[in-house]
Amino acid sequence: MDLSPPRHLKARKKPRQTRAMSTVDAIFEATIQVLIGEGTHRLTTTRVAERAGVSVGTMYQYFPHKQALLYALNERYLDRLAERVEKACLAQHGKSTKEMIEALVTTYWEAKTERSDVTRALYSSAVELDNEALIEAFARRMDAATIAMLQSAPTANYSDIDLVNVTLLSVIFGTVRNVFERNLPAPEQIAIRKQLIVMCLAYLDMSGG
Amino acid sequence: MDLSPPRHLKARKKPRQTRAMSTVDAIFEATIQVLIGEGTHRLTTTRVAERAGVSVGTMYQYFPHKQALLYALNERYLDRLAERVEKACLAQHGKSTKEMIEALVTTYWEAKTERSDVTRALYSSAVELDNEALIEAFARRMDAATIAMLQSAPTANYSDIDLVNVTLLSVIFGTVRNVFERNLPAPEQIAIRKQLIVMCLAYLDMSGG
Amino acid sequence: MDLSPPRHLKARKKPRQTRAMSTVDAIFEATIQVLIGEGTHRLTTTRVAERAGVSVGTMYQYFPHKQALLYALNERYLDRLAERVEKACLAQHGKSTKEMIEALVTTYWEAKTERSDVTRALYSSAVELDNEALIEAFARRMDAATIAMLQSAPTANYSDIDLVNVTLLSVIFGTVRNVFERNLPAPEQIAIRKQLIVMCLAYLDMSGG
Amino acid sequence: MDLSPPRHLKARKKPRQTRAMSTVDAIFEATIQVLIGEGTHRLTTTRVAERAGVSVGTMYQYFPHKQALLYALNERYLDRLAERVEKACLAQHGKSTKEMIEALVTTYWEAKTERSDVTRALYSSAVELDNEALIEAFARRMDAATIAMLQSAPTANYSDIDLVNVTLLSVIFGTVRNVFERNLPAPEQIAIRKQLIVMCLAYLDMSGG
DNA sequence: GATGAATGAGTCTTCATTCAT
DNA sequence: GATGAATGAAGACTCATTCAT
Repeated sequence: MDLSPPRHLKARKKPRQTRAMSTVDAIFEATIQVLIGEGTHRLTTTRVAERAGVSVGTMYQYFPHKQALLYALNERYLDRLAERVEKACLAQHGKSTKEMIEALVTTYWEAKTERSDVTRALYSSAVELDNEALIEAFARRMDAATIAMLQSAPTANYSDIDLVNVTLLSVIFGTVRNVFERNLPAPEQIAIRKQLIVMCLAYLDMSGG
Repeated sequence: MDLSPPRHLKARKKPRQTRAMSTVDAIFEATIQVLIGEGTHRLTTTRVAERAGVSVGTMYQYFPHKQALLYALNERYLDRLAERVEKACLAQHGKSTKEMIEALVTTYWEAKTERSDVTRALYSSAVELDNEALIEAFARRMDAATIAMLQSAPTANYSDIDLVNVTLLSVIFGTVRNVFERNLPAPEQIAIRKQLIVMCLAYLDMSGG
Repeated sequence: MDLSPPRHLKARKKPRQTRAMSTVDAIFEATIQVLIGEGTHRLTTTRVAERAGVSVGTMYQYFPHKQALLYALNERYLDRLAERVEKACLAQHGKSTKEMIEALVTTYWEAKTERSDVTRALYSSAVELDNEALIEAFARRMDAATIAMLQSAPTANYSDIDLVNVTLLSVIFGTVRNVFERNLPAPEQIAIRKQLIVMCLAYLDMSGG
Repeated sequence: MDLSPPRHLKARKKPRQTRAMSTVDAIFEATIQVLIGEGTHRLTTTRVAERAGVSVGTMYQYFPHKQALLYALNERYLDRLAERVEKACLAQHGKSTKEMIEALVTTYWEAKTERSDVTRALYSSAVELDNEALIEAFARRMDAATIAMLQSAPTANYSDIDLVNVTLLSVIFGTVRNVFERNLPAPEQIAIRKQLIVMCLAYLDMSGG
């Protein structure tokens, strides 16, 4: 499987100088703002540029086309998300499985929920984007981080850690998205989150965790 | 909460005659085909009409605008899906919780997977569509069907069936979507499905199921 | 000058039976209503038919196309207007010029003003309509009626009645339209109307009236 | 009364550079040409752009929509007309009422008549355009210009100059339009124009002029 | 005769992308 | 390097008119 990003989606240049960095950041930020404020179907290059305070021409210096911008935006987002979860996982090394699951679910859930408008904006920006490679790369980082964490538990004794882990992550990530999309009231969301932890623990308990 | 569809998304006329029925069906089918074959961003009213073998004008006689078409398409899809799951649930009334979960997970999973291109097409068509009402209605039907089923198990003794049930459905539906989106190889998908059943059963076992 | 209506604008059939008459009337009425309620740019054959309570097909039985409908509508309107003015003129035969002018101005003014929405609708419907023949025919009827009236005054002694008359009518008709279009407040309109009468009388006084 | 133009009818940008100026002028000219050559119902944005030698996109950079273009066109036209009449009025300050009226009627008449196709085109373009504000602004400029002129006559002694003036203008402007629309032969038009002057003078004579 | 579904050319408008300044 | 005016293909939607039932 080829995990490098599709060639045509690569950004034109990796900005090194501070000025370029902040320009790119401004563009990213503007993209999100437009997405939130106007929706995908009104996300135009002109509008983004305007909001970012640069000219379209400049924008095209950094991103050869709209798709590349969205791709990079998602890349950045997943990168930060992965980093955040990795840190949380690392912090749980050696602790009990219970603590691990609580930390994992909570971290991911909060990351997705605390700025729900942003999350929603990014979901919608990803449609029709050939971002399989990104998803896959993200999944691998997550797999590595959570497997390492789970194995480090004192009582860990998994017979098929890969399967258990991929199940666990699919369940957690999937549930969060589902709850998110149903737009349930906050208290109910919290209740479900607790139940999700319970369920995962019950599962790990019988799987060698 | 108002569950009726947003006024502006209503279809223009409910076709009564056979001819009209088949025309509408042809339009739905064409929409899906275009979605699959060309993607959301190439889903144009002209293309759909052409593929359906009717004129744009005719299409606009049945659907006041593109959004209404997509809305109706999603409505039809969720309707069929709900019906299918409801039937499966009914068939398990009185059986063991294990059989119930196996049937529920399998039915939903297969419904989503057997025509994965169609499922994908519909997911993408729903973006930027004000379909909260549809999702909500679907959720209610599912809730009712699965709660009734779970309660009918000989050993059923749930203290908070609503919470248990909403958790269960969020987990199942969410996981299916997540696995679906990661596009994992078939054998791995099957393995995860089995694990999912195991996990749900473990959860219900400790929740009164 | 050819005063018969442009061939292509002729109505398809002259309805003789009562049923047909009322249908045509309903269509005329509907046209005006749509014009008033939605404006020229939303005046569609379908909408008119719907409002008239007939099918488009039926409408096309009476009017071979939209233009013919609008032509006929204007014809009817001008006909009635002409008739009304003619009657008023006839009623003044033999009276003083002052009474004549008062009657003429008042009659025309009121005919145009009492249903200003209808008047406005008809003005707008006439744009881009080849209705020169109608205008001309109307003008001739008016000319005949007012000349006959003016000549019948006891003191009448015009050296060029044709010129005086065409001037008079142009001034009266034009002024009404101008005031109408400026949409001046009612009291001001009334004041101007009085002044107009004064002005016309001053003119006739020095022209042999 | 709010006389600023309806917000949605404002032009998108006020062109500053020479290039932009000429582009806008070309668009205006093209609009008139299309109007004259094809009529209102064939006045399409594409046709105008084509005739102006620019792309539709460019046109939309200057005018946010078709209505705005027509609005601006009428604005420009009325502006020039007002300016022309104002100049003529100023030139008559201090002269006799007779000279004033002759100048006023002649100037207005000629402005409307010398390019009758353009005048006609603009009349038809204004239908269904929310141009009340324009009309009103034009009326005010005219009022100011003619009142000032009339008052400056040596013999001026009006008891109600406002009423006299509004009557005068309504009569003159209305008559011109009426004669214009009846499309009378040139000699007759000239004769009526003379009569109009006579009539206005007779009126002013008895009103304090 | 009446109906109204079907047609499809024709409208307005948007927006990714380029390139002269 | 930056800018933003210009491009024009493409999209959503309308509506006069026809004709099978």
